[in-house]
Amino acid sequence: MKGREFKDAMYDGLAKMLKSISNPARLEIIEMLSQGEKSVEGIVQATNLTIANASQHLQVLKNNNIVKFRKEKQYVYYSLVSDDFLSLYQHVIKYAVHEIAELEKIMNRQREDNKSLNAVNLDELETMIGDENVLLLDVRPSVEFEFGHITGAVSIPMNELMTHLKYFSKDKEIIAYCRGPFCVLADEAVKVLSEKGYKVRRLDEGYPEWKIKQLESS
Amino acid sequence: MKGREFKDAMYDGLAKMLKSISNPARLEIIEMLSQGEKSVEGIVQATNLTIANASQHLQVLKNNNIVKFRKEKQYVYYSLVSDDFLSLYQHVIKYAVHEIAELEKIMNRQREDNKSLNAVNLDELETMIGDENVLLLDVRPSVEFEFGHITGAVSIPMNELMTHLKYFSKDKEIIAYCRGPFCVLADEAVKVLSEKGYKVRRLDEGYPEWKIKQLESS
DNA sequence: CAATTATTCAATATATCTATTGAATAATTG
DNA sequence: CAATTATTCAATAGATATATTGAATAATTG
Repeated sequence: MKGREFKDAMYDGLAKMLKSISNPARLEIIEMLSQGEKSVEGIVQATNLTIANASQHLQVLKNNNIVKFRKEKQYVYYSLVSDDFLSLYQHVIKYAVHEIAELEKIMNRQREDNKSLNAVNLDELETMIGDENVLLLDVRPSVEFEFGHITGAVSIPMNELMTHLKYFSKDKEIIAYCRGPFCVLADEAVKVLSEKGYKVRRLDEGYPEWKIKQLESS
Repeated sequence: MKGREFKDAMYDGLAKMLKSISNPARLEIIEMLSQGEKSVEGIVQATNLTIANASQHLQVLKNNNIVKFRKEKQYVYYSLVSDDFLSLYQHVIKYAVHEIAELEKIMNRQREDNKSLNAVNLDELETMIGDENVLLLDVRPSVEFEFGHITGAVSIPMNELMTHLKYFSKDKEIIAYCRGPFCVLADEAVKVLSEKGYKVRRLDEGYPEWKIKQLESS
């Protein structure tokens, strides 16, 4: 194989892989799957996609080795193929959120709307873990919590939050988190809890970022 | 901004950025620019692109904040916009080369063709630096060497290699490197030098990867 | 200032991507 | 086994991306 052939083959393959993740719908699917496996229906419920369209996007991801699947009964469950991919995906997100002015602006506007600027980052969180005066709150659906969560976190899904206020003390500082920077559940939690007079901030990132950080530092 | 609007805006922006790098020609341009700035003509010479086409691809990269440019005389010099992007790009490469079976195969076939398997990686290199019996050889064009190179390396561009054999001793171990995993210059150097009876291996990665590693560990 | 050189711009045909629709398949339930 | 449910497949129209061509700018040189 001559130099040019080799280069063409490599760049074509690379471009093909990148193309498979360069689509808003597929990025949202990837974000969902970074929480654990989901059925096609599960994905459809959380997005604006039709079933056929979601399935089609999943085929693209499957053919590019981004996701894998298993069948159980009549359901097909999809999940990300590896932690290495997850780590790459999060590098992309981090770059985008910090280096692309347009996205940074959208992100900050969202946070301002939700009065949730002043977020805690993962390094700060580490110094707070174990502190009796800090309550780490996971507001994702409980399946996602069961699939994996930050050590020491308490699970109260967003839709149950208002009926579980009794668990909280106004003296403790509450740190809410969900799926990552794009996830709006934690923002909502900050909004409603701070309106009720609780001391609450959100975590900058989410469970997947925490998990990757654990893997990298081990 | 409602949750869905926010998500759509973020994923659209993210997809737009990723699309701008999901093209073989643009990836090759990025790879070139990771060596330092280049004029449009410089890029054309090293690729199969026409001038108009290269310029068009550069506009796409410029509009997505991947590259920046400066004008000098009648020339326009392009370069990557930040080390953060370079680091992301290299994460993509590393993922692709190690996790995408198809690309791994192409890569290994290329290396076998050039009898340069047994490559040295950056960690191994570190233990060898300063060793008098090791010669670190940079075979990139000299402009690129001047723009930046691995500490302790000696510059002999590939096209001058045969006329400079007198500098080498057959007792020393030679480690050749160039631009990175996709760069074929080091493979060629290994091929010709080993045919002449020198002890020579190539570095797994290239100058940009070394530079990023330096930045990250500081 | 005419000629040359480097780069960009504009128009276009072809190829590729995407969402939608409706049908096909395959497993489960009554 | 008929009905239901979850998923995939196939066809298609409209949108977007790409390489090519030739012309337009803009700076430099003689």
